[in-house]
Amino acid sequence: MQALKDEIASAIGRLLTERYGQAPERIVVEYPPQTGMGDLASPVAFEMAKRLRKAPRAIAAELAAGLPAIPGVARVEAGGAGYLNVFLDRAAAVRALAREVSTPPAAPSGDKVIVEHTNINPNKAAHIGHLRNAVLGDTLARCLRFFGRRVEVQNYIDDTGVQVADIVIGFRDLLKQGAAEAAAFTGRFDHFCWDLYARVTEMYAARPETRALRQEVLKALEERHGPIAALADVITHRIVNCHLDTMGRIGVRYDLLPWEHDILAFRFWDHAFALLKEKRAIEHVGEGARSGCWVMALEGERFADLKEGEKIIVRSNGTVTYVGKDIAYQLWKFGLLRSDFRYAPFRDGSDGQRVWATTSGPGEAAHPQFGTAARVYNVIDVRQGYLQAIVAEGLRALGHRDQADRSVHFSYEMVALTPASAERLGIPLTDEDRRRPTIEMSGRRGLGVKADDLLDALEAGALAEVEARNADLPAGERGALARAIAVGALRYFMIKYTRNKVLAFDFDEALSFEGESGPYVQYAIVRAAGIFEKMAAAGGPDQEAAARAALEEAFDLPEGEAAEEHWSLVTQVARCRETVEQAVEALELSQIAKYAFALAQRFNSFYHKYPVMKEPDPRWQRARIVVTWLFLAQMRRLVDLIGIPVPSRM
RNA sequence: GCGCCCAUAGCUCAGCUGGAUAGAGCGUCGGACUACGAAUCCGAAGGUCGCAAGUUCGAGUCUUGCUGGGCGCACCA
Repeated sequence: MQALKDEIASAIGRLLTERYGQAPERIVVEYPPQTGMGDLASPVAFEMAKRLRKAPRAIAAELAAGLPAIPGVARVEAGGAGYLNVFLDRAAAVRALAREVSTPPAAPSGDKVIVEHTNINPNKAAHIGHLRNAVLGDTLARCLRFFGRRVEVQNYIDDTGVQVADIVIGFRDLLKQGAAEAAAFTGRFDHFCWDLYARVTEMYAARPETRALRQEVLKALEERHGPIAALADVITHRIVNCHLDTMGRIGVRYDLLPWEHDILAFRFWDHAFALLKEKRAIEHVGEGARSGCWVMALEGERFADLKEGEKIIVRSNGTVTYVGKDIAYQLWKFGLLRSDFRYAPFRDGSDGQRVWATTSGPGEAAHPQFGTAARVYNVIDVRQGYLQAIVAEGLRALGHRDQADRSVHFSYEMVALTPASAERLGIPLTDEDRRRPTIEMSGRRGLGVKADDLLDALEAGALAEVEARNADLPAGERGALARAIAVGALRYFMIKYTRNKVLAFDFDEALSFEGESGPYVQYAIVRAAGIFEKMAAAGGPDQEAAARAALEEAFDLPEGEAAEEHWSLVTQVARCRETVEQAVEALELSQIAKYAFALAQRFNSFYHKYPVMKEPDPRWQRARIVVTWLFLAQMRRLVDLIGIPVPSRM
């Protein structure tokens, strides 16, 4: 559809130039609000009216009469106060759409794109905020792959930070346990750590002197030796496996897990530090409060919130800040570090896909090539916007302006709890809290909704619905349906909101399977598929037959409301690719969700009004089979981009 | 103090590069199932798009100011 829009726009442009010697720089071609106004429309005559001192309606009429034939366009008319309305050749459009939908996505080629997402501290269970991150990142990766890009998904594991230090202290000082005990633990390890982490926070509050334990543990984590490091190793590996399990439940996959301790082990920072010094991007502070630090000077409005006008990259004790490590990591992602990790398989997923990890061990020689991307998306919440800007500025200071521009912070707002949801979790609220729009979650205090718990609740809810409708199915199959529906509900919920809006988590809304939800979209697909199942069982056409019919469809229906309703479903189906392109361009994946829902809505309405199997007139029946198949085939591709599975029945 | 984000129906939210009568879902009220499966469909009520100027043939959308709310501005990550 986009190609046709461009063609129409340039045809209008040529005609305007030819006739009046001028044309607007950009000619808008859009979708009219009503079906009677054509399939595409341009308000270009309004803009030309003032330039030419001529009535817009007259200009539109001249354009309509003067436009040459455009393949795919049946006719062009002037409409309204001066719109140019374009009517498509319906038979040609249906056949073109059938070809598009039958064509498998392009094989990956060209420059690599890295999508970094999830990045959960490996010290506790994932919560619903992490789900928003992972679903956004995973959906972006799926969309990029759909467009034939080479995509590498990375999940950065920060195993040398304060949060890991705290959980290590929990095991060692509160539980008096070491690596062996942590390894022997049975049960949901990440959920256990969720509570233990909160107990550590309580300990710090009750006995502030215990905070000093952190320094010793952090040092051991960086140096990676001794019982502390062994304990940390067990904890972080177990937690990362838990996170992969949780994300695996909703179909999220990774190619590579870069471990922060490997960034240290391979001295990425030393290389980056040398480069930064060489380019004079950072300077040593000789005196004052920051004496002994290395700082990066930052100017301009975007850093106006920086108090000192400079950011500390290396502390006076010689250790590197997070920003410094991230600059090194970003350089590696773009292949600018002239040094690489070693790699080893981390584990193989149930889908047969292998997850790799960096390693300081011997590694495996035969590994895929990692890093060296032309473009990088960092899926990180909006609160880190300023740190991300500093990292990009670091790349610029080193002369890598292009890479800085292609290092995209895919930012999104927080997931918080509505006061009602918080109270349901047993979080004590003050009257002031209750008046607030949202209550922030706190992993540190153990306040929040764990990802697994939400998924469990969704599966239980879905199972109850499945059992009410499909008592005949074996239990295993019912469970599989419930899981698919739960994933659909969750993934839809996580991308339906605009990314820069705080997601106020409400249990009833998240657990809803009706209205604007993933299951609604799934249900429409199941219904469409059901038609072909029933028809084929009765000796009628199956999906393959429908596909063949669509490729040669004449789409010649008697004029009237019914024909318009069939046609408008076709045009809606045709906007898929264009919608996904725009969504990726704007990093506004909610547009894909909204489109999928609107399309499902239109189909459900169509389904109710126009029976396929019972239709006696073969011309109408044929058209309905084709339209239903176009919807089904397109919708399958679309929900796959969002990671929503298609249940066999509902 | 400085910077970023948000404000649209009772509630939760859409509204694409400015374009024809501002749309969904939930909730409320009223209808449609011995079925291509009602997790659905049809209908009704419900909005001075936070306020005020400005740009424009045209503003929910762009500019400026204001009001209210959220977040950020560490030798934490």
